[in-house]
Amino acid sequence: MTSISCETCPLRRKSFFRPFEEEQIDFLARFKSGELTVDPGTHILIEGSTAPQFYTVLDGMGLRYKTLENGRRQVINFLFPGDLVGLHAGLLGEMKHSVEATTAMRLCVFKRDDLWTLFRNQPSLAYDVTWITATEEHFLGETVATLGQRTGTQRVAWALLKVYQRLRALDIGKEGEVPLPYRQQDMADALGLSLVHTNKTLARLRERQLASWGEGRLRIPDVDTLAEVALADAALPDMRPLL
Amino acid sequence: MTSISCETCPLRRKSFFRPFEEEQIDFLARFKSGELTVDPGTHILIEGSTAPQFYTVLDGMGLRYKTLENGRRQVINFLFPGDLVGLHAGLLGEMKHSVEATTAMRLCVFKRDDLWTLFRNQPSLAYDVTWITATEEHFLGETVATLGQRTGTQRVAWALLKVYQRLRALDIGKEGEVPLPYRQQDMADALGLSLVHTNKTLARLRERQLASWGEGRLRIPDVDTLAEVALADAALPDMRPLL
DNA sequence: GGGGTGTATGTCGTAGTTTAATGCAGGGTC
DNA sequence: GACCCTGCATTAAACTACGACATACACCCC
Repeated sequence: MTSISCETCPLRRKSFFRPFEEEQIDFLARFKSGELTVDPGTHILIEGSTAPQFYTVLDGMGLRYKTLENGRRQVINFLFPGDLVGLHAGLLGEMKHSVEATTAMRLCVFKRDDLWTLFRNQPSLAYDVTWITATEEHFLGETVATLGQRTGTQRVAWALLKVYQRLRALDIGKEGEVPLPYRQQDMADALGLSLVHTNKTLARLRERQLASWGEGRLRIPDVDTLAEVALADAALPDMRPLL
Repeated sequence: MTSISCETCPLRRKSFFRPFEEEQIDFLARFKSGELTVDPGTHILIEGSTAPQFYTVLDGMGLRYKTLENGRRQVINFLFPGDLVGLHAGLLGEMKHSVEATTAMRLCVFKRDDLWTLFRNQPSLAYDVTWITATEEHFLGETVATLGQRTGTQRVAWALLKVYQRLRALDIGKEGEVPLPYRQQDMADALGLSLVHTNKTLARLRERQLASWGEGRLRIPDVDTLAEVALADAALPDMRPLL
């Protein structure tokens, strides 16, 4: 298993989309109450539940998803070391989505009740938490815009790019290559595309040497070119049989 | 102009999706610094700007949107009395989306710097703000799921339903009918559909007597039936010419 | 009058879904 | 070893929901 660690950083150290100030890094570490290790495939939280604790991801990757009434699944976002998990249960009364680990995952556990205590004693904590949720809200806004306004090819390129940048900002992987331990079905559910179409789109991106994702590794030879595709690629015609 | 007021409630009084505790209602009213009235069509905030204040909507309606690099527009959500506007500018450094009034609008103005002061002196404020952003994040999650996994008909039905419920919870309009001062283009941009397709879908919903939206008024004869459509309507065939 | 804006409907092409079949690896059991 | 699972990537063929385009109509304002 490739090393996907963020040992020195109970929350994320820094991130392209969610840049933390140095002073904010360890704000939650002060009241860590334990650790949890889970196997790949474990469902850490289920929508509707009211867990008495929340977590930060220390190590490993996962995803947040929702199941709709019609049985379909929407992946809200991917989870990386440093992400905050399960705050909704405390804030809204119950979880509004589920969380699943796609690799072995190590989590830092916090008691839900501690949050309110610390909000009172340590106002800067509240500042930070507000900041985090506002940042996540911003990311969700970008996702809404992508699902609403971009074509399939753009969506796939956009997702790969965002994930790559996010991981690189966390110093995970190396220049041009990062681990990406998800199934194509996960990506499809995240982008609102069918598995088949996602697969074909990935194949086309691979052909064009823009991005190649397989065996849990994502390679992006030229980030800038992929960015162009993500933002404004004219939808290419599907590959047709030669005869 | 229909009365769309929330006079006694600087923040929202209550909301189906964002239910406030009584004690949390006036938390921002304590440091209100002025009022602002704008005409319909006014752009209150522009993405990229760094406004020195933020607002709550006292009266009127509007929308939050993003403009993409390809020129397309995504409406993030609709704004109603009680909504919080412009917090991002303070939290993330700059606005990540624009805000436009679609009716005459009265806003309550707050100084951005006051927020941090009050976070320090009044921790319960921080609790409330965190709660608000978490709630908005939850709503965005639902939007992502809708854009990603539902058909055009379901999306339109879903949006009309949500807007209706939200407005009724604010005691705006009356049983079965609420004001909805938006253009079809706004709805289309919110749902990631073309104007034409949105229009035709609305026509079909009207035909089926599920919802009729025109002249700035939305009428829903039977909420439950519309909800069924929103969640699981088998996509109906488009109307075909008889011959 | 003409121009701008918003709603309404029709035709047609295509970007997408659905369904299905195939291949291919790992893992258990005899 | 041969066997049969189960999970995931891949490719093909058929169908369709949706967008693009064109057009018409109503209204308002200069």
